[in-house]
Amino acid sequence: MRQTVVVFSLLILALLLLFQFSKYSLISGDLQVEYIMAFVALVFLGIGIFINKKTQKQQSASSKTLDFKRIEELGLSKREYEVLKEVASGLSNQEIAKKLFVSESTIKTHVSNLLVKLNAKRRTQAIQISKDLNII
Amino acid sequence: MRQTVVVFSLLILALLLLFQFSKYSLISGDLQVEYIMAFVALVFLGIGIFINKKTQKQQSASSKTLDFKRIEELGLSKREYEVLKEVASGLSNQEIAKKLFVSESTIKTHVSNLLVKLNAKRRTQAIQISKDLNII
DNA sequence: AGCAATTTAGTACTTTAGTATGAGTCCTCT
DNA sequence: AGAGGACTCATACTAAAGTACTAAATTGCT
Repeated sequence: MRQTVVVFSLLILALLLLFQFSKYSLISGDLQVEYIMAFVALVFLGIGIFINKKTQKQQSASSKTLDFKRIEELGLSKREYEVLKEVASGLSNQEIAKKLFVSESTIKTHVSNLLVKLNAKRRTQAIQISKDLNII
Repeated sequence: MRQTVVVFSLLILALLLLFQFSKYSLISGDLQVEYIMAFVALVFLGIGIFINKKTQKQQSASSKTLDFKRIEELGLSKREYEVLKEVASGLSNQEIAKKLFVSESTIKTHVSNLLVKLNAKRRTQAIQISKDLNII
C-alpha cells in the first residue's frame, strides 16, 4: 500500500517531466505531437503492466517459483528429489519404481533417506513440508 | 496469446483515434496539449493494469477459493472432510484420532470411505486429487 | 587413478495403512 | 414411529510403508 503511493507520486512526476519535454519539443519543432503522444501512451501502458505485476507477485510469489537453494541446503540428491515429486503426485513405491525403472527396494531407500532429510515421519508429512518449503 | 494480439491491435487503434482527437483539438485550440497528454497517459496506464489483471486472474483464479460445491457433489460428510484435511496436513491415523478425540478405528473407517469417494487408492493420491479439485 | 557421494539393491523386520464386515448410537426427515 | 444417514468402534485380515542394516556398481571431482 505504501509502495503504491510512492509509485503513484513518481508517476505524476514522470508525467510532469514528459509534459515539459513535449512542450520544449513543440517549441523547437523537432518532434511531432503524434510521436510524443505515442511514446507517452506506450510508456504508461508498460508502467501500468509493471505496477500490477509487482503488486500481484507479492501475494503469490511464495507459491510460484521453486526454491532450488533450499533443495541444496537440505542435501537432497537429484534422485531423491525426483522420487519426492512422484511421492507428492500420489504414487506408491511400486508405481514409482516402475516409472523410474528401478526396484521397489531402491525407492524405499530413497524415500527413507528423504524423510530424514526433510525431518518427516511419513510421506504425507514430507509432502506438506515440501510444499511449505516451496520445493515442489 | 491470441487474445494478447487482439488487445494490442485494439490498443493501436485507440492510439490512432487519440491522435486524431488531439490533432483536431489542437486545430480548434480548445484543449491544451498538456491535458490531452495527461489523459492519454492515464488511460493507457489503466489499460496496462487492466490487461495484466485479466491475464493473471486466469492463472491463479482456480487456486484461491475452496470449492464447497464439489465437496457436496462428492458426497463427503462433514467428518470425512475434517479427516481429509488432517490427512493432507501429514498426520497419521493415530495422530488424527487423538486430535479429534475418537479411536483409530473410526479414522480408518473415515479414510477408507473418503478414498472411495475421491476415487483414490492411497491417502497421498487423495491429497493430490483434493488439491486438484480445490477442496483443501 | 582414487576418493567421496550417489545410486542401486537386497534381506529381515516393525509399523502404518487400508479393506471387509458387523454392530450400536444419535439425529433428522417424513 | 421408523427409515436412513452419519458417526462411532471393534475384529481380523492383507497390503503398503518405513527402518536398519549391508554392499556393489556408478559417477563426479581432484
